[in-house]
Amino acid sequence: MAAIKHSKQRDAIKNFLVSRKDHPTAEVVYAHVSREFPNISLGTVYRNLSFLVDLGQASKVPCSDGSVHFDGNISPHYHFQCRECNAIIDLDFDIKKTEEDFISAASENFDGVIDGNVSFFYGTCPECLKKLNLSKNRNNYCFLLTN
Amino acid sequence: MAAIKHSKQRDAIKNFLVSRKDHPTAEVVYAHVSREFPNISLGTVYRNLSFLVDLGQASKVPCSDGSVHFDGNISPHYHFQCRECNAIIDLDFDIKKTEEDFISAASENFDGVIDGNVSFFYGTCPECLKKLNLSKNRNNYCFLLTN
DNA sequence: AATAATAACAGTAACAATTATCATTATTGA
DNA sequence: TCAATAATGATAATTGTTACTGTTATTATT
Repeated sequence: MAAIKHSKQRDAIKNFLVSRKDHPTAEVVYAHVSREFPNISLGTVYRNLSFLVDLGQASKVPCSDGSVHFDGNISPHYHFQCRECNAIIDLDFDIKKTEEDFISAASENFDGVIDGNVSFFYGTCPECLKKLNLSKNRNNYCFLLTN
Repeated sequence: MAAIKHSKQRDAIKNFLVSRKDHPTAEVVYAHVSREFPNISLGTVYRNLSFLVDLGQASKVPCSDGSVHFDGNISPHYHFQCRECNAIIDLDFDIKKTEEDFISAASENFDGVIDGNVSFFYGTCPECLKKLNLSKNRNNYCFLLTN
């Protein structure tokens, strides 16, 4: 049971999360929702973010730098993180076939069953390429790798 | 500069890490090295693990459950984590071509440059399959996904 | 081998991110 | 309207990790 009661704070947190594409951290959610609810507690933010994740309405995105972000977009997709500005960006490609291939390759010499994967891509985002006066081509790719 | 001096504690930590294939956490390393060095400090363990990572002699494996493991095997490979027992296991397949394909697929609709990826595979390890009296076949795969 | 310089140590305090506690408030079904 | 209780705000506690400090161990040089 454990009936779920409605709360304005939870709504605000969820709405904020869904409205953003930049995968805010709990702290960022707190900062923004605090505008509407000046007395909201950081604990309430954490509690509701976990709650939304449990309900399957959001997902937790732990990054390899140790920071934890949240994503209101629950359709299956992969993430990219920029090495320059640390922005997290959704990647938009046909995940299904690619993932199947990837998992079947990984399964080759493994006696267990693989039923999913979590992948993070790294590199330089379009914004930072501009700032660095680079474009998306092979030479710059090498430049980035060696500098 | 900053000459590196030898230390028995560091040796013990490194040896332990290399001897294990199960990717221990700092806490586990501490527990084991404490047998040989009862006075060793947890800080020393953290300090040396980071040091080994900086030297390129070990790698840090941050898992999506928030735990951080360490790996003494520095050859490029992907990791698998069992959903049942949480064990982390090295996957042994030809990474190069697979990764290239994966990254090129991911780059499709993305204007930035992707130069690497970190992937984690999930599922059920061979040990747990045994315990559950399952084998590696399609039916069990579906069973695992839906239960 | 003795010595001086200093890297690394053990022990402990500090820290940041997160979770738990608890008295109060808000929501909901009767 | 009211009782039951989910959710809150405020704060304390916990966890994993890093920083600090005085002491010890290693190493290069005499």
